Amino acid sequence: MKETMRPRYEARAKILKAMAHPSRLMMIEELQKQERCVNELTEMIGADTSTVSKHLSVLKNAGLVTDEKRANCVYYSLRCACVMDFIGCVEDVLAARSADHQKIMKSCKK
Amino acid sequence: MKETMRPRYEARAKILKAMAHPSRLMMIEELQKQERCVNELTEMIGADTSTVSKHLSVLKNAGLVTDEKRANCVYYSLRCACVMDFIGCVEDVLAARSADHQKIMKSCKK
DNA sequence: TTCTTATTTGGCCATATAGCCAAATAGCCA
DNA sequence: TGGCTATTTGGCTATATGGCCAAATAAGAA
Repeated sequence: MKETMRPRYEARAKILKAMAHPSRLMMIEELQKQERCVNELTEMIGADTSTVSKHLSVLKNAGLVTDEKRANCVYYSLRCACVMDFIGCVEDVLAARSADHQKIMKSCKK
Repeated sequence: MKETMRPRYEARAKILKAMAHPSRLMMIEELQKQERCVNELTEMIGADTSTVSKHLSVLKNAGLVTDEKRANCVYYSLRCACVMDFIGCVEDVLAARSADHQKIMKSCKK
């Protein structure tokens, strides 16, 4: 691999990796609608608070969310709305894939 | 988490996870330009053939690439071009992040 | 058939991840 | 201050991942 490009691919991979978890995807989608504190997200996800907290720190570490302490809660919010474009892209891939499947299924029936 | 949505988030996560590796991102980008056999990709990546083969099977498993045996080589190609939209999205995030950084740097100088 | 090249698979090891529980920390409020 | 709530951190275990080497497989070429 061209070594000059390596850091760039690593940076991209880091972002993708941070998103590559069902719970984190769910949180991202929720945070796109509105900011939320750890507690609220924990209820939503249905896992241990510490687990959710760690997921959030993964997202924060990747620069996808920011946090702000207010009152006695820590509110997380999406750092840039463009993250949501991903979801659309993923859905396109899923749609393309299932279209392929259907094509295959149809050709089997013949 | 709403249990009806869980499979959907899992499907999305699977796609993202498959892409979340520097070598695999590089291969995707290359395959978008043209199909390539394992050998060619191996040279490009600079890892063991078996490693590259396993990366390819990850991508195949996620439905991102297809393979076709011709002559004595296995040619891989991108299954749907929309995968490349991702890269654009990731770059947007990276750009937004670095814009934030610069803002912070500027505000520090004042 | 035997050699050769291309690819995949299995084995092994080191490292990373996800999850839970328990403990530490931070800040509000009485 | 002391108690309460929210959150993070540390410790632990189970599992997954990435990498290499070596061996198995597949298919063309001699």
